[in-house]
Amino acid sequence: MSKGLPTREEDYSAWYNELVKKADLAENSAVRGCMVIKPYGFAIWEKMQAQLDIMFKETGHQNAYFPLFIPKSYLSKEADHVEGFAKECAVVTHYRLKNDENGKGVIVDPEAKLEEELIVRPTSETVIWNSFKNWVQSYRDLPLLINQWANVVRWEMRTRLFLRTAEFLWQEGHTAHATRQEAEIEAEKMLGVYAEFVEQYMALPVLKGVKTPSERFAGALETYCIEAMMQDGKALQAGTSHFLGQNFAKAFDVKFSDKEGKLEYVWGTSWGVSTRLMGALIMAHSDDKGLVLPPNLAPTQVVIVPIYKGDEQLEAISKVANDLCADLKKKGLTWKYDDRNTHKPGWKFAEYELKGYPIRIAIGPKDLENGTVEIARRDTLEKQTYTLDDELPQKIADLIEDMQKNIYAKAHKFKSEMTSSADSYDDFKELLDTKGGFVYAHWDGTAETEERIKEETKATIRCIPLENPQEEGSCILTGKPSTQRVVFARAY
RNA sequence: CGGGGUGUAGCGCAGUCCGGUUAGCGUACCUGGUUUGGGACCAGGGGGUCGAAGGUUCGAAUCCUUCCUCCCCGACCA
Repeated sequence: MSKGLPTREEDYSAWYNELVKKADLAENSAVRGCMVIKPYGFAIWEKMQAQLDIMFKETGHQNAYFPLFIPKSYLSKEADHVEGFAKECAVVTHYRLKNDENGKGVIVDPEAKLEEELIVRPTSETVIWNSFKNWVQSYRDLPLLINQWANVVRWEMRTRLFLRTAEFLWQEGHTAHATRQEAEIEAEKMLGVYAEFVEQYMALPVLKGVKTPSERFAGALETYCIEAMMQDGKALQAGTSHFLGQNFAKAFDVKFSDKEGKLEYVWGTSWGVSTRLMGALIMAHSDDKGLVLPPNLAPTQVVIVPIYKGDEQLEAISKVANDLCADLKKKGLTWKYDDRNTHKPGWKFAEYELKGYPIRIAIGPKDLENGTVEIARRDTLEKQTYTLDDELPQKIADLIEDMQKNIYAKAHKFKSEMTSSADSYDDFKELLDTKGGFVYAHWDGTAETEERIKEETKATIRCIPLENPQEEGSCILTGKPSTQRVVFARAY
């Protein structure tokens, strides 16, 4: 493993890029903007998926799968929707290649032009609502609660591993309801599921809110979001949930007979989180030595490294280690025993730090003599000697639990520290330039002001927070009256 | 998509300006031996379409043209 992870202080951006690669999470592919998610990175994503999937099913949703391709005409059925996505769509125009006449490679066969071009889905509302039309007849078919795990493509101009890639993996929930209220409850409920997941599993506190009209999902009446704070003081949108009103129902003619036999349009929601969460996880907790993973999402929670001279010692240590591993397994912990002969343990220590294994246990001859082990925890990098006895597995399980809490607490403290409020435009700009973070400030509610602040400061309104009391004030830019503070930040 | 930079072994680099043995170094990897409490040592070994395609030339990593990747800035980003 080569050295030389840049520090966050030196170059936060380079630190992130290098960390993603050096920790074996992902790498660039030959295709612009597309990433290869490597096994270690994918293992983390799979843990996220597994937990989210449980939570979706607990809230009554079922998984299904819809096609990658969307007929071009579908996209334009909802006017705002097509406008929002048109500029970043990959389009399939042909269905066949043929040999080049010069005998060098293949070319697109001009005779194999598609009658109707296909869009590679940037999101699946249209193709899904086209099915919903046939799935919904009466109020008895509602609510329709569907989720799909899929990949989508958005032709982004500037990409970064996990944070913004041309193709990414995600889940998209799509639901249809009999009443407006029920759909609104669903959208908020799923935002709550996201917040719970991100906080409890990713150990990352979030800010819940609604987007301003200009930041709203194309085709939605309301967009709810969770925003997280990264270590460089920039915000990252971690998940969104949309109340779609009857927009897609009308665009795709999805009606149901209510109890009185009256024909009504259904009400919709959609919600999603993506592999961008990986980016959030990495940026929020990691340090200059590498990844710091919350134990709940670490592919392997405990690594045991023997330190030994000769086969006899190794054998004795392995016996102790195997017993310990069996006990760890009983506690529901995942472990790895790394007895590779590597001449010096130092680089192994560094490697596991780089990859964010929560707990590292070293067992050497001294430990055998004393009946101890040395335990290092990744979050604080503290090392401590523990007695090797029946209590140890429980102590390790406790440590794991403590680490999950500690990583959250640290992130929570940071988020608090990075949250300020400003009452004048000068203070506002000063705060953004000196510390960044979330800045609560009054806004007059107009898109013009929002845009001007964005142009002048590069800060956007991340959300209108859900948990924020009404407060009389005046807009930091225009001085016009405002009834509530909104949250500004520079963002990814 | 515009401006700037970049690409040589898994990784990090030299060589390119000024064309000329068989493309080199560090590290990683493989074999044998000695070896392990924060990045071992000795000896031997394998690994390259020099980002890609054209062109100039007796001869191209090196010169010319086009294209591509990645990085930075900008525009864009439900």
